[in-house]
Amino acid sequence: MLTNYSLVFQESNRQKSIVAAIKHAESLCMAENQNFTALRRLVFEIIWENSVPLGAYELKSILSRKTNKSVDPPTVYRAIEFLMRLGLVTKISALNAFIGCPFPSSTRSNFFMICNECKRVAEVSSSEVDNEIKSIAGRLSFASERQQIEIFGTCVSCKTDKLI
Amino acid sequence: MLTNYSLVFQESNRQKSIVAAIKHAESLCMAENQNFTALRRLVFEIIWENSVPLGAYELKSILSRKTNKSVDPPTVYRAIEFLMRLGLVTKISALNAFIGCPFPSSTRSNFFMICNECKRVAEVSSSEVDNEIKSIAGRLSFASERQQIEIFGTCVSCKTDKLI
DNA sequence: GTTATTATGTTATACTATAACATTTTTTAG
DNA sequence: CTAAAAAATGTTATAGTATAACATAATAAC
Repeated sequence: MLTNYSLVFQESNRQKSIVAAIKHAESLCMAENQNFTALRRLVFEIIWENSVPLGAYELKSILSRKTNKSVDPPTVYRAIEFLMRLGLVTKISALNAFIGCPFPSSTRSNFFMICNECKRVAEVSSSEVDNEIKSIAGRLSFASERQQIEIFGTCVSCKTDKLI
Repeated sequence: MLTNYSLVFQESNRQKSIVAAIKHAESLCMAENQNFTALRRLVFEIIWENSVPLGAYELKSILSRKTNKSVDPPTVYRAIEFLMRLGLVTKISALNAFIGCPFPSSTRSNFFMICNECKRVAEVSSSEVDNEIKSIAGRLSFASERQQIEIFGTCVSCKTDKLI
């Protein structure tokens, strides 16, 4: 069963979810006794405003523009690290880029479908994939802790564009 | 069904497969009309001799030591690129490191279980995971081309070690 | 209010990867 | 066989990604 998926390919879905995402981040930080500072909030917003994964240095320059002052790399990386630790943001390793987690509270491990053309990402959560991986890990007596699944290809709207 | 897996966690399995891997690489290059040069062969061997994924610069220094001359980064990256193009070597994105593909001729997409302790990697091939991902892609009308699945955790021997 | 903790600023540097052009080696065609 | 073309490697420089180490500022705890 495709339990849950976020159609980040479609701009309207994303816009709607930003407000909810911020609210969620706020309450999560509250609950975990973590400080959702102005800087962290801003980085979070920038990541969520973008429908494509952002590299740390892209983030840096957006941040710099928004705050009208120069920003150094550690500033960005620390904020990213904080957000990742809370499960609010994920790194797409193959792209060295970061994206918001649409299902931050999910216990299932999500994965990403990344369009090579438009670079947008759909995050998907599948209990089948999850269970199968768990089962394989079990057979190998491997204690899995974290998983990263990245599928690259072409999304439906880019496929259509090519036909025109 | 766990169709196929390579217990890279166990050194003996790996040693045995090196000879076969080189033979396979040779015949693949022959078939594809590609030049399996001394440099490429050496890089291939270095990657296969190691049971853990190697970074490009580790590879560079091993290569340098083995050939008794200095090696520049592009030399290493070109060899890696060649081997990846033929499907003989894969990059573990999350580690910026490279490892030999145990099932280079498989049409199934493989994935990796990476031990955080000893850094060794098991490559696994599962038709279930593969089919489930294909099915999800189908439902999203996403044309998947390439996938990278990386599971991080603790392998059985490292788990045992911890108990002692 | 002082101390301790957490967060941010700042400088420097390490690590990863590729561009661009030169040279050498190998292959191909005549 | 050899000249031309193609493929591979050498070389220099630089771009892109990430973190260490220490200083300062803001916030929380006592």
